[in-house]
Amino acid sequence: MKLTTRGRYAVTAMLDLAINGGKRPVSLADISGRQEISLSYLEQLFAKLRREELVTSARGPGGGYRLARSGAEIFVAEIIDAVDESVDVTNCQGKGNCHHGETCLTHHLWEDLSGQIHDFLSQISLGDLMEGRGRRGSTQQSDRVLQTLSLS
Amino acid sequence: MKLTTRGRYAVTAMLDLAINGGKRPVSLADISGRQEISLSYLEQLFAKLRREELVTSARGPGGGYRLARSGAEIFVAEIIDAVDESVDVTNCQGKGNCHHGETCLTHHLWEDLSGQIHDFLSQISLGDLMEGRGRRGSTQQSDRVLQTLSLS
DNA sequence: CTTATTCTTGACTAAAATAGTCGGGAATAA
DNA sequence: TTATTCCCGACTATTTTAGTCAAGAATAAG
Repeated sequence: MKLTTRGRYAVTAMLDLAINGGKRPVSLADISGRQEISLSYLEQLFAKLRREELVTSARGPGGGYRLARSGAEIFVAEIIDAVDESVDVTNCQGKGNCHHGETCLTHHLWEDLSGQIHDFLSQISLGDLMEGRGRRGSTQQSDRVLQTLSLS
Repeated sequence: MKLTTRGRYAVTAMLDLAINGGKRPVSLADISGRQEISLSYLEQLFAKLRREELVTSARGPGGGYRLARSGAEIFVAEIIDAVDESVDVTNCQGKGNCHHGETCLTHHLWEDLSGQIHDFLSQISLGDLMEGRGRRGSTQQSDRVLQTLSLS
């Protein structure tokens, strides 16, 4: 899991789509104007978002992009995964040719952490962000416990 | 909050230090050999880690670096913050000269999310990673609730 | 049918960040 | 005294990011 400005642009653009996309699709030109991201760069990002079926497109006048699902069903991790193809972290790629025990250990630990960040971002939907709570399935009970854990 | 390979290197190196650092300090040459990170690059990273008082140094033969505190008291977010100076996300930097309402809104939402990721990584210590659990203060009760929330 | 609009694609480029190199220096344990 | 190690700054190669440009296909609207 990486978290770069590219991923931020993608999440921002998808948020714009979630906010401004009602009945009619939203054109990239609109998003470009509002979010101050170059049109061509958005085109590159949305090509990937479309390939991963996070958005649907419509050509022609009045065309543009729509979320493929409701904002409540699109999670931040999906967006970042779509535009930021993950890199190989380990040197040995599980091929077992890594003879440095410590190296394998720390890489494994990093992968654990990376997985946890990914899980975390898989909990947060565009809908959650728009509603001002960052986590899905938030309830009074869970909020209380999470607060106890200083997690909220 | 950004999460790049630089941050990964830093966390990896700190983990190496936590694992291999006992009574004696650990030299960067050792870390470089084990983790396959160039020595000079490590020097740059550790200069920042030292400035943020996450490690202490000792010169001369047998010298090297130590964790400034116990692994249980050093959190992943601190390490990443130390080496990855955060960039300004907003266009208006709170100067109020951003007249695009939607722009401000999405930026604000991104900052919220970014803050949550930061909080999350502030919960995870080097010690936690070494002990195989990624979160501090894990208890039976909290585990049960977190599981209910699919957070574990 | 024509036209303006919008997505679609690929090649190219400029700028920035990343990762690494190099060389000299200072502290210090052996 | 010497080898080891941190310390520091300048420099450079590589990669990634972000953006440009140009041609083309689909399509709604007039």
